Amino acid sequence: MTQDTAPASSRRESGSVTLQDIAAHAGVSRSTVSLVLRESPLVADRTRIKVQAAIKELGYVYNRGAAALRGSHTATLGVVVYDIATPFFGAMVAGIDAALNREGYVSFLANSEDSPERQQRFLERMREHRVDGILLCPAEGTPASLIDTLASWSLPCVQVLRHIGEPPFDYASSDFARGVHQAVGHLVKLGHRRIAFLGGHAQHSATQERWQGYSDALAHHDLGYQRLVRGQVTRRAGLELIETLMQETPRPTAVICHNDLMAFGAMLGLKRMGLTPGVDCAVIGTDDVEEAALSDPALTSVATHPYAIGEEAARLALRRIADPNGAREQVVLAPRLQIRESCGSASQATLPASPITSDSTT
Amino acid sequence: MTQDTAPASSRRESGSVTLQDIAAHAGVSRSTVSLVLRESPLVADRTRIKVQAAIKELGYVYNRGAAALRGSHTATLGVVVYDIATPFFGAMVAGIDAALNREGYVSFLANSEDSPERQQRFLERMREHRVDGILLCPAEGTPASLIDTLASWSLPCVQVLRHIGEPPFDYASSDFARGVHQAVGHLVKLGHRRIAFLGGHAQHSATQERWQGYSDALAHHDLGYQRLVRGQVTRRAGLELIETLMQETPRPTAVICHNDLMAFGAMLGLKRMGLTPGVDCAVIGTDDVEEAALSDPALTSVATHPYAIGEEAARLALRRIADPNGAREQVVLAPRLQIRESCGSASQATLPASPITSDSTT
DNA sequence: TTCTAGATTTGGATCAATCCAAAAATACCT
DNA sequence: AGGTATTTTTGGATTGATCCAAATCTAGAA
Repeated sequence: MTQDTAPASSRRESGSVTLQDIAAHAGVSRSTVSLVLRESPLVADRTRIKVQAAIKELGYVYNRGAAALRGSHTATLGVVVYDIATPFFGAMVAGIDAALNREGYVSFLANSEDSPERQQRFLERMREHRVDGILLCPAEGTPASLIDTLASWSLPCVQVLRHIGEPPFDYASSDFARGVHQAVGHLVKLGHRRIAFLGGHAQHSATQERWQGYSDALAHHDLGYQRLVRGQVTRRAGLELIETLMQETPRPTAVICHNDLMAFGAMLGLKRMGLTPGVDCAVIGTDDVEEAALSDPALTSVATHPYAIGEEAARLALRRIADPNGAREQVVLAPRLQIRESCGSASQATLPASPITSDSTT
Repeated sequence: MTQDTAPASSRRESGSVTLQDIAAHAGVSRSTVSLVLRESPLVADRTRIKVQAAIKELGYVYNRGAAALRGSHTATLGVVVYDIATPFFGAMVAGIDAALNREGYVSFLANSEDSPERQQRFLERMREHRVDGILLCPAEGTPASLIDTLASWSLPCVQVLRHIGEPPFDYASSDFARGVHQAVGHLVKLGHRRIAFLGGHAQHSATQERWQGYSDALAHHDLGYQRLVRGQVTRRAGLELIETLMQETPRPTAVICHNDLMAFGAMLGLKRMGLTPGVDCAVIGTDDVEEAALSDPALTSVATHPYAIGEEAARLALRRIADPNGAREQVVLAPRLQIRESCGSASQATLPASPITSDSTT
């Protein structure tokens, strides 16, 4: 009989095998089988073995839906991001996935495309599916009340990257303000005095924290020049914004970008203007996506560790599910400045670029 | 009373409202409410309205888990990809998400990281969750028998991008062979005679189809030079492989890459060697990710439309779920060559690059 | 008014698990 | 052997919806 490789697929059409069937086959009750399945210490070894054999022999498949109906959790989580097509989110979702899988959880994914309506529809669907919790990167324009709504649904929610509503809330992210601060500090050390910031124009905490970090750092280093340009946080916007920026007088000698995509765009823009990134203008990005090390020139970037943020967010969600009334937590990872060629500190001489930044202080 | 904005949240702690409660409130039976919920034409307008009012007033939340237990489907799908961190997959998942959402479906996402074991664990979990179907980009090394296993589980499965097992199967992808063919054709038209291919080293259909397209195209154009280099399909591999390739004699005058990531790496490699992509060596990528238009130089690429593939795959899956025994379908989208500067045909003079490729035919 | 076809509505069984209180089996002490 | 304590096992109720066959209601015809 071939029933080891394909466990008794001949059982019955495909009309699933139930606990009852196993119970009958093993000569015990439904309840006992259930206990074995859930690895309860109540059941005697001899019985456990007998039941496990029956389970294997009949090719039983646990029905999580039925279990969820009677029990209290579904082992599922809803994950909402606003732009899955971005390498940053890809890495973050990979981190979430890895951490959840380890705990036997599985996640629904939705891409809100920054539409609060789509986000809302998805959340309602998640409620109908009785997910145990939500990992939410709130779409732009999400009303702060959403957090209360979720709370009134008694659906645990961990905010990621961006946050809305009033503290305390569960939150996992990177310390964006500190990241910008580090970037400014490094540029100052290299002699820069006119440092611009290419930022997002939206109302997010993630955007505002960077602005804050920027202006605080300028004040801290006593820099008079302050120039914050806003736009989409895309490659194309970086390309376009740098152009206007470099036509101003005085022009900045360095620019820090909201994310790496903008930074790549900015570097491309500089090149199109006949300027050399890292020589005529230093460029620093944020996120340190994989591509940063392999761009031309290699991009100096504030590493925000998306994979780790994903893992932390997932862990936090599981903690909150286990203890819904526990104290809210904020896991804010420290960023790390990854220095490469684009800010002119040319540690590796891979490109024929002059080692020291050209800058002209007032 | 504030019960319009927050629909009667005072109903009962949060011990959910059931069909029974609504039935009682509206003075009808459980069954009738169920019919209203499912928009059955059987129920009279007057009753429908009465019930809908009760639903709204009590703040009822449909319990899909309970429905799935008795009914026949769960309105969920499992999606397995092998590298979500890549922009290509990001776009594809976005397409899947959009198409599914339109039909009220929701999807579990798993990132196999090309591990057949992780993939297997996820699929088993999906079975326990009773998903209606699977969208599978098979991990490298997946045994062909997996398709039969899924069939024996009577779990509809649409393969995406890669395929394993024997036809007929459901499959959504791009015509990779044709894409490479187009690329070769274009290069030949520009005068190239020594065209190399930077490909993946894995055992996928997606890799092999490209090789096939490459050698067929060479034969078709009567080119004697054939050089296929294999490696990982990453930016770094592209960077490294181009280096060895350009040190050979004779060296190719053009190179086609398995995907855009490799192409970006190859262009960077050329630059690091002091060569100019599009002048000293033409480069063509595959996929036409967003970044292709904004690289330096802009990358000529075979557009494979990941978003559209995602949508098609989702649609196909829904069709198969609706009709499990219908004829298997293959949706293979035609790629389109997107011509930009990296192959030297410099249509836009944004860069100070010489317009015509330098090539020396035998 | 009675009958009947057609349109609505309904209660009971069912889906596959978990919970719980009580029963049965076993072990431990005099 | 008898009685208590402890460990295992169990049947019945429960979860919240759907299916289905039968019951009820309505309107039009005779």
